[in-house]
Amino acid sequence: MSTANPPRRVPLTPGARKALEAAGRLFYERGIHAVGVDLIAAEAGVTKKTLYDRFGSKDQIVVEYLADRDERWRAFLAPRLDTARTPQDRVLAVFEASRDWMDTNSPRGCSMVNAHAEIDDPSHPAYAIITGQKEWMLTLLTDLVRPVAPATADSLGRTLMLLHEGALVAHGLRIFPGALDHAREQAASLLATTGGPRPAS
Amino acid sequence: MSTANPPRRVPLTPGARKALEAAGRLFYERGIHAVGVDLIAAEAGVTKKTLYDRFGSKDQIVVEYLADRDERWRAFLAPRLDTARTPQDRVLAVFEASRDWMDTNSPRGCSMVNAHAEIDDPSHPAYAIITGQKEWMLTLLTDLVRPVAPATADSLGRTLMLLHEGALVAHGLRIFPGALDHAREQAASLLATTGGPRPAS
DNA sequence: CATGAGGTAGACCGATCTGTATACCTGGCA
DNA sequence: TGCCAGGTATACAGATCGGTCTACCTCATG
Repeated sequence: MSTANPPRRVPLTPGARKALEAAGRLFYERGIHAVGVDLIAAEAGVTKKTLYDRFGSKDQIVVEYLADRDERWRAFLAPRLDTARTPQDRVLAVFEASRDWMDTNSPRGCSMVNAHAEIDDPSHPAYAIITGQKEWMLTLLTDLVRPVAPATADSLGRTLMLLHEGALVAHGLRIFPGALDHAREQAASLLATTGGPRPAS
Repeated sequence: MSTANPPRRVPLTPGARKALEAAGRLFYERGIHAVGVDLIAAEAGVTKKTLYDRFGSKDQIVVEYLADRDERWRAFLAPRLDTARTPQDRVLAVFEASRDWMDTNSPRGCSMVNAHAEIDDPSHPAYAIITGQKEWMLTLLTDLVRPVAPATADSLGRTLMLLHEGALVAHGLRIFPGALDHAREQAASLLATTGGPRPAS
């Protein structure tokens, strides 16, 4: 598992950085296929030639877009995991980080899930990024609960994954407000009743 | 809530039916923006004129596509709910129906979630169908658990909704196998520990 | 027999799509 | 001084986009 060589990355010159910022915003808000390279260039204040000199193709811009979001999400999450002191707190920190991330970056749900809806071909270079992030999240949650529930870590990790993914979708589609907070509470409840004794206070 | 007048529907002549079948398959497999009307016509064995005589626009084809999937899903679910004898069994029947539905119709996840990724405009006529189905599902799950947990039905319904949506995403992205079954087990566990006594046998 | 609904066949429209080309400018560096 | 990376500006190519049009066919029904 988790083989798939990482997609090629591209050096980010100033022009490329501007283009990637604009492309990321447009792709997320309107969808990948709905956004043309001319629009990206215009919004970035960059010429189309610069786009193709830096990225080579629109597909490569999509790859950089998703890889960039993935990297920024992991960087957003990491310090919160470092700060949390107990395994339970680390799990809850994931849900809290997602809530804050969604509030500031992602009103329309998970960019990976949304991109997956538009990319059917598993050989597309962006596919590995999408599945890679989900695989990473499942592994993370499973590893986080292993200390408190070694016997049921796999099952509990998967349940937390479902709650988390469901909350992202519920947030994006505005199914009900406070989806991430609700998922966090359910996660806390699961952690309290599973495995070891509940925290002292 | 749940106001939004239902989008206009179109009479399904034989040609329209063939077109809708092809459009549904293509939209689901490749995404809405990635499929052109010429391709739909060719795959359906129908001329483009027939497409526009029946539907008037591509947007209207999208509306019929989503409305049709919604109707078929509800028709798929209804007899299973009628057969189940206890409230708990009815909730579990939803997860089992989703599992069977996904196995035969939806390897790429929920068509509503996927469509939402491509439609940003809430004034799009398809938007009401997407949000309407999610709202209906949340209401359904909440109403199903009300008899067993009247005091916490809203919260429990939302938790079941998160598990269900998460399982649909996990299935579509192949995060781990058996996602719907895992969600079903967690739902069963929630129903057993919440509210009234567990079933006699 | 006339009519109209539903259909085929295929040309056509303007707009937009991804991608390429030519010509020129700027600043850092060997 | 010369060079080259990175950029602007703009025109262009070929394909495809959603959508319209004319001409003709078939068949059921009044």
